[in-house]
Amino acid sequence: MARKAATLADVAAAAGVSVSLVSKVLNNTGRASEETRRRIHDAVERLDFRPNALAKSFARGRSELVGIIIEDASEIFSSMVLRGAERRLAAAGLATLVCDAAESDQRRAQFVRALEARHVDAVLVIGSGPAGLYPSVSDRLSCPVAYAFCESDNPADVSFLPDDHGAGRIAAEHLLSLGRTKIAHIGEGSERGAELRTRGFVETLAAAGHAVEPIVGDWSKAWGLQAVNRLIEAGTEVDAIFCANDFIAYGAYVGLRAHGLRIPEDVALVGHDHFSMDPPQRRSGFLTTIDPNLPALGDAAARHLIAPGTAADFAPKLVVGRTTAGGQAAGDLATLLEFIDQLL
Amino acid sequence: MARKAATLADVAAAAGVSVSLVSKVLNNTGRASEETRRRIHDAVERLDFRPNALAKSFARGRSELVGIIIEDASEIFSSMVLRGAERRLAAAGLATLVCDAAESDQRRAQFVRALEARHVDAVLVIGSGPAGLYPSVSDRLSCPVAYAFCESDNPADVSFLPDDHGAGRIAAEHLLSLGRTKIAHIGEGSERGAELRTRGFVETLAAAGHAVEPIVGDWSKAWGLQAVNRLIEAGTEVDAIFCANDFIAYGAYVGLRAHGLRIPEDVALVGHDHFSMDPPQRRSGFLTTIDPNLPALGDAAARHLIAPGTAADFAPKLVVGRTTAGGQAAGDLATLLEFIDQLL
DNA sequence: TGGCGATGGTCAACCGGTTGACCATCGCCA
DNA sequence: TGGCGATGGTCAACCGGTTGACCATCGCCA
Repeated sequence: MARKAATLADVAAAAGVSVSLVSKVLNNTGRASEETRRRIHDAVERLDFRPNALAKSFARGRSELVGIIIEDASEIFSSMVLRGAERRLAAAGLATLVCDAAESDQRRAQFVRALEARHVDAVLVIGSGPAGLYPSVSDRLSCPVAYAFCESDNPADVSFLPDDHGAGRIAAEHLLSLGRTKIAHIGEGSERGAELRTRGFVETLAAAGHAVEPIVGDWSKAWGLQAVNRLIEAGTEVDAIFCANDFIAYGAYVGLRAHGLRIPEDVALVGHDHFSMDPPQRRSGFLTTIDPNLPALGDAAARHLIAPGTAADFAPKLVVGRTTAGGQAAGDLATLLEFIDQLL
Repeated sequence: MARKAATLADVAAAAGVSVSLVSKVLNNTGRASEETRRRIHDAVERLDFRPNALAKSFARGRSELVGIIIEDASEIFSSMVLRGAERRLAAAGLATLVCDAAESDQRRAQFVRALEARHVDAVLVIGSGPAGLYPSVSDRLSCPVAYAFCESDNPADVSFLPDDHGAGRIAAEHLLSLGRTKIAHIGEGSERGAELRTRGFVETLAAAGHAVEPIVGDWSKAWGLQAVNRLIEAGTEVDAIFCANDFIAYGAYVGLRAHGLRIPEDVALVGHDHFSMDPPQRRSGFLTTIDPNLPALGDAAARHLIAPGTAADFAPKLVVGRTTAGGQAAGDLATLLEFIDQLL
């Protein structure tokens, strides 16, 4: 059954030609008559020949392998970037050697050596977001390297970061398009991504003549709730809130409801991340949010490695849900059920 | 700077010996005098020789590569299994070729062909849990294959599934050890894993003389809340509850608190999964839960591929939190803050 | 003094492709 | 009739290691 796999030599013998001709025909280099091509393809078919990728890589001096160093593959954002990159690379016939560095310097260094030894064609580093700079590994590798979802500490490297500033702008534009004027922002105070979202939001509103006084805390629902309480207790009038992430937005939702405010009638609410732990069937359309488009980011980074200079779009996308879509009141039964589950 | 990498031939020339001797010395096969070994190692050092893994694999006919087919790498449970497997394989010097099949038959088939072409030494399939059988890919591969976090539909294959029955047993034993006697179970009604947890729980309690009438719903917090309401409205007396997962347990917590019950004084609460979306620093010790030990499962599957027959333990682990640990009342400030954030 | 095992090494084939140099044949045109 | 380009193919080196067969030398023992 599992006989030894056919080699180029077997095919050549069966087709009555030289090994080199078979190689050339199968790779579409060199010349051959139609008749000969047919015989070769027949033999390939008959012997179920599949080229030995190991030998092929070796002969070519190219592994057709791309290394991916990811700092935390179980982290949802990184894994989205990874997924986008993998898909693009697979489409280009490149397999990926993935290493979860788990934020261990030792594992990372070890893996870099392994990648260099295997002569990978390129390396993609997927970091843990825009907080801090990623220690460049480019000079320890002799192939092209790109950084996605992080910024290399070597300015000569090419880094792909989500457009957090643009995300803030998009949120602002959406709320403005709804005619809201008393707009608040609940931000996060420690991460660069949050800071950029805040700036994009504030600057866009400022350009439209609206002043916003951001308040910042952490990423938690508790902070969202607390922030809303603080706003209301301070007597701030609000008809729209943009939160730095969805968790904060959920907390804000609770706070607003607790004060008897209707959403979106009284206050429109926008989050960021477009991510929920709940199963997909429950995800649909509750919260208006900004999707950072991370698979597209991974795709863009992969494309840069495959074909540098290719234009790639990975702008954040607005996802409109019932917390801003006026038509669907957030009081219907479906929304209520989702509400309960999101909030618990 | 980036001169051509040194080859075995360069080292041999520098050390004044034959290429084959260098190969043998570096691989610790064959004999050589101490003096010669030293000269060779000196040359390796001086030339910064690192063997070309591509050529090495080719010469040996072994790729030192393991393929991993994962159905959804962004899914938290699968990714835990992946992480455990990767770590073990890396420790054995094997790199991993990971493909996120994304539940597409086409992608999976394509990847299987790629793995076969690259002559991987082994393949690990990581499924999406015990629901349903995984369509075996073993007969399309000429290397050992193992299935983790899923069961192959071919009984001849080796599959590694979490011990859900054991998880239920451990939960029961824990509650019994606390002296609880009026024990309830809030289960899930559609997945095999949940069914096994329920059976393990019920059977263990039955053996101890306690009857339990499980009630089943879905995986949501809303169901946990609803289930508690149903129990209390039915007048069922309860001093302990085991929930099929942590989400249900959080919902149950809310329900119990809403009825004025203290946890763990009045009711001890146990979940399952040991997972929280919240940042790690917030995870600690709130909810008592069963950890399915998925990295160990991945580790065990990887070990089976590397060295079949090795004993491996991946039993679920009890993680005691403040919802059953009597000493620490669940009313202190830290718990309260966590409570708010977990529940929102 | 001859034989033998241990020591320390070399030689050459092999893994399975790829690629550039080269060659024979043929038809066509000058 | 000679020269030339196009056509269709072969030959041999190469990629960079691994591995078994073989060989020379040396010390020791009978």
